[in-house]
Amino acid sequence: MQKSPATLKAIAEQLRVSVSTVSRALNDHPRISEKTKSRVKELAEKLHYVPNPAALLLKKNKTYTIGVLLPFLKEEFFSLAISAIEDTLMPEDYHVLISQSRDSLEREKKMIESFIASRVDGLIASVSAETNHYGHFKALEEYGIPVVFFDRVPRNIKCHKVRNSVTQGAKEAMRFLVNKGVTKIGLINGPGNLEVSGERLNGYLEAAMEFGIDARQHYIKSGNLTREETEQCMMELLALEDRPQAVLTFNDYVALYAMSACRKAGVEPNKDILFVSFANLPITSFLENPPIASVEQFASKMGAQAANLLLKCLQNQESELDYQEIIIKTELIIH
Amino acid sequence: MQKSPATLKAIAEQLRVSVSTVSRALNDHPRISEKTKSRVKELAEKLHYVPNPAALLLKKNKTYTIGVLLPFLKEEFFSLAISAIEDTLMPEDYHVLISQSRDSLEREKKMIESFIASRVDGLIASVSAETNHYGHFKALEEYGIPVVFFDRVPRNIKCHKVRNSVTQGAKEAMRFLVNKGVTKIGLINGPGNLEVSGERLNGYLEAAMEFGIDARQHYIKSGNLTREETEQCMMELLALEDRPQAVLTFNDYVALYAMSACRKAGVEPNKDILFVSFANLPITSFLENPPIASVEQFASKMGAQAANLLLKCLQNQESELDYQEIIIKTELIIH
DNA sequence: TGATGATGTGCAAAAGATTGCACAACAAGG
DNA sequence: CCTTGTTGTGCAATCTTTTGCACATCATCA
Repeated sequence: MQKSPATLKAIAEQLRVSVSTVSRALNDHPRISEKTKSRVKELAEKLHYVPNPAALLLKKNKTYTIGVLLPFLKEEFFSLAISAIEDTLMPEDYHVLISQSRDSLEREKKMIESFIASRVDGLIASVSAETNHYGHFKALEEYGIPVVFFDRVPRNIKCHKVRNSVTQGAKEAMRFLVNKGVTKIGLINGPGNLEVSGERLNGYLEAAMEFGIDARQHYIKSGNLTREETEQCMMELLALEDRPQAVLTFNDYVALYAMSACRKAGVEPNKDILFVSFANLPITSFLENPPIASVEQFASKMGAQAANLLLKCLQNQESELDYQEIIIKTELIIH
Repeated sequence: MQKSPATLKAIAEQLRVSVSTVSRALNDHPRISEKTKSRVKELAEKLHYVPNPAALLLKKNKTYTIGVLLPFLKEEFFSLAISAIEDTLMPEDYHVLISQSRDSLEREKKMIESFIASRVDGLIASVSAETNHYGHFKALEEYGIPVVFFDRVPRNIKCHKVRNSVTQGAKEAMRFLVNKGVTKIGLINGPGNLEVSGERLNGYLEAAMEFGIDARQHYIKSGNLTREETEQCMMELLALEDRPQAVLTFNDYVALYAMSACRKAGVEPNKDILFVSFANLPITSFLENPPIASVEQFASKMGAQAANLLLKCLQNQESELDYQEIIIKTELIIH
């Protein structure tokens, strides 16, 4: 009853030729006659022949599987990126294996072991909020598995990166607020080990310098991106005597958490205190009072670029050495 | 430079024993001496030996990979379910291959072909909004690949299902509204080919009957779950002379779309017109005026149950015949 | 001492696809 | 007629792991 998938052998027997002839026919080997080729291809089509991935892995050492490792699937930024990654890799006949680190370093390590066990051909990753060293990623490279980081890329490490012009974006956001006459601006940033946090901070500080507003130390908060810590940060900002008039947040989710903390404290977000965030996720369009502006990060574009870069790595292994860095320009979207 | 993963052969050579001895030692074969076993296991550990999945597939005809097919990753309901599926399957050493149908039947078919090509051991699926026949799923069963449907399960088809007591939930939602004194209640439902749409409608109609309110035909709308059609449905409801006082929506996203349509029309949602939705996703907690109630569907629990059912199918193939149906009780959450 | 049983290990085949090499058939040229 | 070249196909090894069978060693018992 239970059909098993067609094999070269099955085709060969039906056609009374050898397995090698079938293999060569399907691969358009020049030494196979046109007549044989068409007979083979026809039957293969009819039987829905698909090469057994096990055999391919054994012979070619390729699984045609790409791992994607990211913090949270439920964050729209990442699910948008994944869709773009899928759309880029699927036409090239790659499968996509997705795993969530849930911002835990331990899980991230486990997932990488699992990727090695399943012999992925390459990895696209956005590191967890806890990640402060990268030895587990190095292990992949030792096995010749190329890794492309996107968005949350490692600090001070030579690797393939696809990232945003975050510093630039932060500065623009600040300029926007300053132009509105706001001078007291808070920052709820992500953890310091992320390069993207450092860049936001740089943009914030550079802008403060350039626009002559003072970036007081107590305006700058940094959390681990969870709801709890973010609300805590926001509470601290609200408790200040010279409470900021606006807050720049690490991303839209942090903005949502912070805004809900405001409401709990009886402060109306985007009226009493303005928010500008990063990411510009569709989700914010459902809010009555969304952040007044957001630095668009083009999640889809980042995902697509990361996937394309990985494809390049897989095609010519020479280029594994000179690491590429692709920077996607952000854009301030005013709501 | 480029290490390749350790093989049985490599271990065997270093230990000057045969490959079969190594294999048996790692599998705790009784005929292998304890001394040999510990020598082998030690070295295997040291070399980070992991069996080559290709060889396992060839010998055992198993990939230890489970496919998950669902409409949209970006919908929190599904990403919550996926996390639960991962948490259930990973301890059993299964990998999870995720694909999105994006509510397109054509994509759904393609993804299933791809799952067959990669020889998944089983599939967990939630069908697309367009799906009105199930031949492509039947193909999986012909290859002996068990399928468990969750949430959006097929209509009138014998199969493994994990679903909610949706009819019950819809009735409770209606009771809640009627108790508030609301009698004119609209319904923005999903497409008719989904069983879950039929159940919502049944609940709506049964409640109308039971509570003696008239369920006028023009209060009942059914869309394809996209933003566009949903807004269209809402517009039609708003345009009615005897405009409904409340609307029951297929899920939270439909509620968000409908509510935004209201605002565009100058109608304040949950003040001028009340909303009750399905799913109760965390996302709604960020709204200032969320739907006044939501039928909690317990996405995580559904995912976990679906994964467990699939595991059972994989363990004893006898039970493939008697299809199971697991019903998760919904719960009305008042916001 | 030769038979029996227990214990530990190795050989070889099997799964599916690819590929270098060998071989057969045939035509053309000397 | 024999050589050379071309064309089409098959054989066999290879990748890694598992497993039935065979074999060797040693102890035990009649």
